[in-house]
Amino acid sequence: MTTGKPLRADARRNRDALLAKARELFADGCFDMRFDDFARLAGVGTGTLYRHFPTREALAEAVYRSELDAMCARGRELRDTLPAAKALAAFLRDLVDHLEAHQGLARTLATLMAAQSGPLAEGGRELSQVIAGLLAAGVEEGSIRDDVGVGAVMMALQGICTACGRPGSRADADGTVTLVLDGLRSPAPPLSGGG
Amino acid sequence: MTTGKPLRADARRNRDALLAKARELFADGCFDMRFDDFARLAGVGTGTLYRHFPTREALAEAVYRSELDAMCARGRELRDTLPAAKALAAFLRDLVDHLEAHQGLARTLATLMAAQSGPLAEGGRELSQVIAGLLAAGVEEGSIRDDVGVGAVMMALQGICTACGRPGSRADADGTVTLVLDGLRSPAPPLSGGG
DNA sequence: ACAAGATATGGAGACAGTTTCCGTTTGTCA
DNA sequence: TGACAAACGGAAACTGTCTCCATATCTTGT
Repeated sequence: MTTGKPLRADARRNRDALLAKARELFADGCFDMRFDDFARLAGVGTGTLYRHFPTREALAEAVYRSELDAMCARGRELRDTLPAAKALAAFLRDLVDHLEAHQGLARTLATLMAAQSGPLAEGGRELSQVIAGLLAAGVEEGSIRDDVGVGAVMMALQGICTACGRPGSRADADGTVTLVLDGLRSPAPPLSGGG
Repeated sequence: MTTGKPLRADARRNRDALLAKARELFADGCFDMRFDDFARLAGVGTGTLYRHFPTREALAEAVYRSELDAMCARGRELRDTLPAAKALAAFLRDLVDHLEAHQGLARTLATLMAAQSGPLAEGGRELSQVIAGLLAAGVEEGSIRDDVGVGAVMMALQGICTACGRPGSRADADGTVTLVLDGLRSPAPPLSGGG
């Protein structure tokens, strides 16, 4: 999907121009601009914009694709080089750092995780798998409980991504990660017993 | 705000008709219908709809207002009748039950929590205060850590609300609540130490 | 270098949904 | 019952999205 298409020279040029302008705007905090206007700003026609990126989510995904990939790679690296519990903690802390520094990434991730199917969901799934790997390593190591799945962690993560950027969100996000990490430790605690 | 307006008879009738139809549609899972069409379905003009509910969020908020109030009342009751830790657990478990049973409530709550200011944010703040009360009781009781604020719990809750309705979301939501509750217990654990 | 064919462009305009506006209707009060 | 205020309704203006296709640009073979 990513490879296998020899894009024509002008097409590639336009695509790059769109991505470059999108990066610039996202960095400035402009996420909700008119799609038409964005095309004009990037110096291409609306048709061209739509051909390259059918939706604004597709655009955001493309902009943050490399960062997301790097994130996932880092997760796998951590899993292979640290004790599992440490690796998971480091990964989630780093993730929150990145999210707080890059609003656009947080938004994009929130969108990706919300997507249930379609090409968009792919990106979310990748992150989910990395976290699943970290959890599995922890379970094997004996440091992480095995009765709570990745989905639970992803839900908390989705909350973090959604709330990211609000005043005070940094402290709250750290708190949520702390709760998740500590919650993943205990094996059979009294508080959670519901009925 | 809620009181203090002697609404004219026909106005009240229309308002009620709008709310009734909205409840009916929400119950059927129709959340994203055209606002115009909705007015027609309720038997009023578009202008009337907009006068009563300027946005679809305002409508959703009005529809679920009573349920939200009941929820908050229940939270306060639990705080006053159970040991704090139990009260918090019961409250969150109940909340998830309700959210899973009523997609519309989950959506509305997600919206309310996302709203940073304006009349919409009011509803979110109310829930937040109830949870803060439960946490405070637990801290006083000594069963809940005091280094993590309400915001952290609200973030996780927002994730739950956002993801609600997806296949398998029930199990994941339960897992997230478990993580939060267990995470709130431990006082100074090794896993969360970041740097 | 050039022709032929394939590929991509751009922006006008159709479309869909939202929101306003104001002439008309309905309710209230004395 | 009349006078006034409040509310109605839906046509029309507006906003943003997306498609379509005549035109322009690239690529490849000779």
